[in-house]
Amino acid sequence: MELYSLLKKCPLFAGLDNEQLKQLLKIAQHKNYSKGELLFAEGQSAKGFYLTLCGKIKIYKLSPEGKEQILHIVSPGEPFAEVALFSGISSYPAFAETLTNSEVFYFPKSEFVDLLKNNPQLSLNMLATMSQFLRRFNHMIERLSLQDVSARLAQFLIQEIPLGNNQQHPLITLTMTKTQLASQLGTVSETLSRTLKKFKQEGIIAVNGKCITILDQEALRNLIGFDTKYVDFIHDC
Amino acid sequence: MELYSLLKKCPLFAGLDNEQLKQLLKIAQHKNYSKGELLFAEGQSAKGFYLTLCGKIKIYKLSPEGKEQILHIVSPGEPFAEVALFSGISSYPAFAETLTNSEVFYFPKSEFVDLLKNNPQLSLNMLATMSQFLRRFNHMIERLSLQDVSARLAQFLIQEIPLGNNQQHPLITLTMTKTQLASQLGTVSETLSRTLKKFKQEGIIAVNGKCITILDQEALRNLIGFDTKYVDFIHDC
DNA sequence: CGCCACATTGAAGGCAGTCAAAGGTGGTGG
DNA sequence: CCACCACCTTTGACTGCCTTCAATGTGGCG
Repeated sequence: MELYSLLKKCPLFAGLDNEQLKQLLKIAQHKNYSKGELLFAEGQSAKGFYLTLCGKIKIYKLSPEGKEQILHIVSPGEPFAEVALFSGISSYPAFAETLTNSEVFYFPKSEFVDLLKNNPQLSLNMLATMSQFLRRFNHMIERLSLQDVSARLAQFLIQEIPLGNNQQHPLITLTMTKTQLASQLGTVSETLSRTLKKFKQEGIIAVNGKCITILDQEALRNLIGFDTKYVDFIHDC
Repeated sequence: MELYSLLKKCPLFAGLDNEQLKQLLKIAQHKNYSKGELLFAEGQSAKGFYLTLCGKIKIYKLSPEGKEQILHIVSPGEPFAEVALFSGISSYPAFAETLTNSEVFYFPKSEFVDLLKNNPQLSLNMLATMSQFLRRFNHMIERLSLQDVSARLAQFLIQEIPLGNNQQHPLITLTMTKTQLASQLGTVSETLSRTLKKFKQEGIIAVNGKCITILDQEALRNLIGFDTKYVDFIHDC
């Protein structure tokens, strides 16, 4: 059954034996969503968490005026809403909406916590996963509070350079629309468009639709400014 | 020995029996710091995490230009830098500096992880603690990206109303300088000063040094705007 | 008393958001 | 294959919030 191999590939369940995976499958609910569906809303009572099997799911917040801040775009193999599990009677802290047709596993809270109690390895994995999130949020706070849009975009671009790519002019292909990228960077599409244009004029990048070629990595790193950033990048990818 | 009772009171170690606490004490290193000392810097290699015993410790980030964003001010009983434990070879994601003379426990990474492996309850506590952090960060991102300074200040004030206080005009006493509060809110002291003044003129609050009286809760909540916020507040306090 | 850190106030300037409109792109159905 | 439509992207003009800089006010403490 191919669901086993799906679970095994997911970092959250790495190192678990088949018996444990079987137990997980027993409590997992397989769900299908079509593009544009809302999985849950912010504030809604949370009784479990999700694991993405296929598709892309947008996790975001809304301001009172309707502005959208994307926290994360979830890809297959990644869990989301884990935070719901461990803080008493809890509610979802953001919205979740499918960007494409998607399949997910839904793990009800109480059953999953029972598994955790008898399964130290699973707990450790869970902790590792949540650490990743904390680091991601940490970066996001850094970006939003300490850097202007140019720096945020520069950081994003550096982050997106494919690993092991030692070419002089790495190529990045966006997996989302520029409007969505703008929202992730805490800005709006107009400003992103202007910033990209500025980078182009300064010879830092070349843009062709969703393809961006980095012409001057040095300049990008200077825009970011943080020395300590480099260290973190290694662990976040 | 009074260290036992200290550990027991800490949410992170709630529900552990004396034997387990004894093991924790065995690996804990007791450290003293005087006011203004740097415990660790961002990017520095992380080999363990901390638990505050007494004093106040500021966790913050620095922008290239030297602007400070306070992530959190840690109080006794609270752990910090736990994120360092679970992401492979890791580095501290922020700076930590004492605001007062402080005592802490330092738990070396490898020894602590060994304890976790044989101790499901401790793992669950750890997960709960990290969930709290995720929620806190979540709010911070919301504040920084979606709200203006007035809304951020309003949210802070509402949050700081002492629990169980049903008085019509609750009194808040700041535990930090206004400059530090400004930094937590992602702004500067001048702007905070102006915003406080505006609130005063609108009859929303009264300010006397570090004492702030809330005169119009309704107005503050309207400034925040988020309906869903209310739900979260309950769980975060 | 005088120092120092913090707080307040004013003036000026910039970054980025909003509004509006035009240009581009992809997908659907005729 | 083309036409149409919806959505995304780009550009310009304008506005405003917030930061910066500079100066003055205030309080605690040796």
